[in-house]
Amino acid sequence: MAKAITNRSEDYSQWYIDIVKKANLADNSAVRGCMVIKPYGFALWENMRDQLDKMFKETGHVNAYFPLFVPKSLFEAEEKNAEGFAKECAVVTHYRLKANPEEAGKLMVDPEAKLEEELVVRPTSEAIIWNTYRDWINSYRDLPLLINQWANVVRWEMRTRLFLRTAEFLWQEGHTAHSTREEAIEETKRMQEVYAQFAEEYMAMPVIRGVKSESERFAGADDTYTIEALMQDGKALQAGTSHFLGQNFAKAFDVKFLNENNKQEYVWATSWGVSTRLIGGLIMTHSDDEGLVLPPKLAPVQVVIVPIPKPVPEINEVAEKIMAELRAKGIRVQYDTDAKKRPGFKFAEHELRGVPVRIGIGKRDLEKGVVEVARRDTKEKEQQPLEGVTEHVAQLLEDIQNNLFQRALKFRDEKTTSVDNFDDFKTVLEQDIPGFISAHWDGTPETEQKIKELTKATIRCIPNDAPEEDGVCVYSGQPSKRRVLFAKAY
RNA sequence: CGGGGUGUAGCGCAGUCCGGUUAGCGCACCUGCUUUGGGAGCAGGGGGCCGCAGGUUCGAAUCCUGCCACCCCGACCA
Repeated sequence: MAKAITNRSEDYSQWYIDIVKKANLADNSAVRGCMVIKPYGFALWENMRDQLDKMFKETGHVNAYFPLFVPKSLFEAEEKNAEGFAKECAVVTHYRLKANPEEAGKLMVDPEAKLEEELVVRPTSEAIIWNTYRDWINSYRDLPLLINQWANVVRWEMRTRLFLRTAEFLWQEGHTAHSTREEAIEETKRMQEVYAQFAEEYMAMPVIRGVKSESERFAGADDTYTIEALMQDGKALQAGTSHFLGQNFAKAFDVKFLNENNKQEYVWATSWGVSTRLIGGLIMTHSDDEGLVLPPKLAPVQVVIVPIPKPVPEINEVAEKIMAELRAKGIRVQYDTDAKKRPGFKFAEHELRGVPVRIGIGKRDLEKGVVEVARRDTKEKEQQPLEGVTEHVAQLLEDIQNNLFQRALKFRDEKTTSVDNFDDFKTVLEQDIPGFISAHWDGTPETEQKIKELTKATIRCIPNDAPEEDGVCVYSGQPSKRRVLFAKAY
C-alpha cells in the first residue's frame, strides 16, 4: 500500500502544498511570493496552453505580444482599472545600479538613474494595449480586432499560494475591439464558453457559467463573466473570466473608428484571461491522498510502462511493441527503464505524479500472455491479454477522462445547497465541506457586503441559466427575481 | 498593516527552559554486498559560519540586546 502523502481532511491546505511539491510541479523561489515551475509542472501548463491556443485560433483570434512595462501615465488613464490594481503594483523607478562606495563588492541603486516617469510592471495589459490600439484602429474595416497574448503579469499580493496566487504568474489575456456593443457582448460570452468547454472537456472540471455581481467585477469592466469551479474542500475557485469593457477603455485611450456612415464612434471592448491558477484548480478537483490525479487529455505522460522487476530483453521487446502501438494512436507513453529503482517505488512515484494508466509487465505475466493494467483514478488493477491491450488502454484513457468529470460533477451537485433563510445559510457554511449555496439576494452591494462580513461567503456569480423565480432575499427579506450562487472562495 | 509562530546538513526535525564531550536523528546523497510482483536490507561514508550582528561568560545552538528572513491566521486578490 502506498503511503499517503498527507490526509486531505486533516489539513487541506497542507495536502495541496505537499502535492504541488512532491509531484514535482513547482516550488517556492528565492523571491517572495514567486514560484519556480518545474519541468513536469510546465509540461502540464504547455498542454493546457496549446489546447487553449488552438481554441482561441478556432474562434478567429491571433497572438501578439505587448511590453511588460506600462508608463504610469498610461496606467492611470482608465481610472477604475488603475484604482483597482494600484495597491498591488510593482513599480520600476530606476534603470541602473552602481558600485556602493561604502561597501566593497556591493551594489546600490544609482540615484542619478531615476526614471522621469515610473514604469508599472503590468498587473494586466489593458492600458498598454489600448494605447496601442488607438493607432491600429481607424475604420470599421479594422474591426473586429481579435488579439491574444501569452505573457506573465505581476500582482504584489499580500499572501500567496503556489499556482493559486503568486506574485508573478503566467496567463493569456485576450483583448478585442468591436464596432458594436452587441458584438462585444457576444465575444465576451463566446470566450466564457471557450473557457467552460476547456475546463470541462480537458480538465474534467465542471464549472458554473455566470456573471459577477458589481462588487466582484473586474476593475474597469461593465460586466464580468466567470466560470466557477468547486474544490474538494468545498471552496469555490474563480477559474477564468471574460470581461465586457463597454467603451471605458476606448474613451480613456481615445480609440475611435469611422463607421459606415462616416461618423466617429468609440469602439467596444472585451478582455478575457485564464492563468496558471488553472493548475491549482486541476489539483484540487481530482487529486487524492496518493497524490496528483491528472485527466488523460492533459497529462504529460498518459501511460507509463513499468518492467517488473527490471528491464530485460524479453520484457523490453513487449514494452517497445506496446509503446509503438500506443504512439501510433497519438498516446503519450513512457517506458520506465530505470534499473536502480524497484517496481514498488515506481508505482508510488507515478501515482504521485498522476499518470492516468500504468502497464506492468513481468515475466510471470508474459508466461500467461497478459500484462497488468492499472488506472490511477480508481486504483483498480486488472490482467489484460497482450492481444488488443493497446485498444483497451486507449479506451481506458477515455473512460478515465469521463469518470473524472462525472465524479467531480457528482461532488459539486451534492455540495450545492438551495437555502431560503439565513439560519440555513449559516448552517451550510459551518459544515466541513460547505460548497455552493443557491439563494435569493436582493441585488444590493450592501446586503452582499453584510453577508460577507457575517459568513465570509461571497457571491460567486449569478448563473447564466438561473431561472426567473420570485423569492425573498435570504438576508434582507427584500424581493428577488432569481437565485445566485454563494460560496467561500479562494 | 494587526495577531501568532519558526529559523540547526538538500528536505523534515530534536536539542534551547536549566550554558559544558567531537551538535544529533529520519529521509535524500556516495561506496559495497545481498535484493527486486507495492516506496528494500545490512555495512561503511560525505555533507553544518546552529538566520545575521553585537554582548555576557573560562566556555554560547542554548542567556541578553538589536536586526533580518520565512510561515500561519486576518484585511486584499485570478
